[in-house]
Amino acid sequence: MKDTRDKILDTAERLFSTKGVNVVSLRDINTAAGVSLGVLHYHFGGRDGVLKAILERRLPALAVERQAMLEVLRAGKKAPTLPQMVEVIVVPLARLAIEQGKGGRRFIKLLAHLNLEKNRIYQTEASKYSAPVDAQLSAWLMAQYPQLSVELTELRLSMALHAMYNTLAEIGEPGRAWFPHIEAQTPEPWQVVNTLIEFIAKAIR
Amino acid sequence: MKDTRDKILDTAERLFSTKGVNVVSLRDINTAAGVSLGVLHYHFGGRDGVLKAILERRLPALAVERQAMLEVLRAGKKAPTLPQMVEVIVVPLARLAIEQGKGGRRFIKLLAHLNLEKNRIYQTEASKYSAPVDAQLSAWLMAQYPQLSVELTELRLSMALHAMYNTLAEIGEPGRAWFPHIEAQTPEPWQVVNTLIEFIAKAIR
DNA sequence: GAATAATTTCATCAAGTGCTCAAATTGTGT
DNA sequence: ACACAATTTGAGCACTTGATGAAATTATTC
Repeated sequence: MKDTRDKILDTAERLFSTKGVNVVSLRDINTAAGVSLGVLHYHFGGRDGVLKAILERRLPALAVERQAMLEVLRAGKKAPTLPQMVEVIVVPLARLAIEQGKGGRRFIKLLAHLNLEKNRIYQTEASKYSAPVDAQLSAWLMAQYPQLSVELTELRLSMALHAMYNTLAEIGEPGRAWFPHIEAQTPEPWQVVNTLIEFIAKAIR
Repeated sequence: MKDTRDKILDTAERLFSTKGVNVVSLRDINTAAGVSLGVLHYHFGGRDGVLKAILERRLPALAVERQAMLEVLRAGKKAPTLPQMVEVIVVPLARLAIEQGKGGRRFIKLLAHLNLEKNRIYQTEASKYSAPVDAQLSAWLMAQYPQLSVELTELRLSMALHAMYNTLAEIGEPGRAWFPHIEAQTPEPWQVVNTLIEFIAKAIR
């Protein structure tokens, strides 16, 4: 049977992702996880501790995977293309969204929330785990497209990131019906990811 | 002096936009607005009423402006271009962000929150005010680009919208430093908007 | 200016909140 | 089997929450 800690983290991740971190009461988490009031405090000390644990459960593996993809690109004979660089950002997250089931998607939606509200705990955790890869990617980007101004490139990257979080979070779920007169099917997950990569690459260039 | 109702709405808009709607207590709003406890309930009945009033204060004008832009495009001799259609979505919001000062930007950030958490009240309000324009735009888009599949187009639109909200909300504010080694200036507001329009147009086509 | 309506104040309520802690339970090593 | 540590429980605390309503204040109308 699953560890109590993980049971709490799973439940918290699920509840946090729907409405945001600070809307969920610790009692909600406890009762939904089927444990009693004190355990959460015993293990994590409080809401901040839970959030930190959630992040530290997934961010490291994400960073490792991105770094590995980057190494592969470096080792290749040809210079990497822009879509390939974008893949370094998108694919590991997409794998989370597609292969880890709903839990992965919830985590990504949680990331979207944390980004939007500029959550302090997330910012420190993110800079700890994703800063190295980010630095290499941006350095490459600047070298490759020297004609682009720094401000505009940063701007486009930030647009792209927001689009990515929100898209991956809703992968496989019925979206807003833009064309109500036509019955749209939910697209294949990896097709979504490819569209997203193209989207971002086009936007940057 | 400003109306009490507006004072409450301004304050609520500001507080809601930073951390999300349900994190802010009604007491926070009342004390920050400098009025006493009961007024909020007297005028709006509760949190939901405040949110609804906030939306109904800004959404109608937005819809009118979009509809007007659409009429101009219709009246033109040439068929509208894709960037022009995108402008119909982006420019009215951008005007809000740039010309209405911080209040406008806060409103947009609030929209981003409401979209992310699939807020019920927002969804009904949005469908009331923006559904007509949306329908015309999507019809035009489908007619213009019949080779695109419905699913992918919907997908790209939703990506674009998320990017738009998050970008416009942070207009004029120092963003995340992607290239820490270079001192980036905050770009000119309307340049941001133009980049955004290009970004979306490129992404759709 | 008197009468009426609209608005504002604030004490008060029940319910929910994060958090603590002693006691009960379970696990672990000897 | 025992001792000891780790974990779990649930009652309880101080505090905040949304909401109510009667009284006080201010606007409006005749």
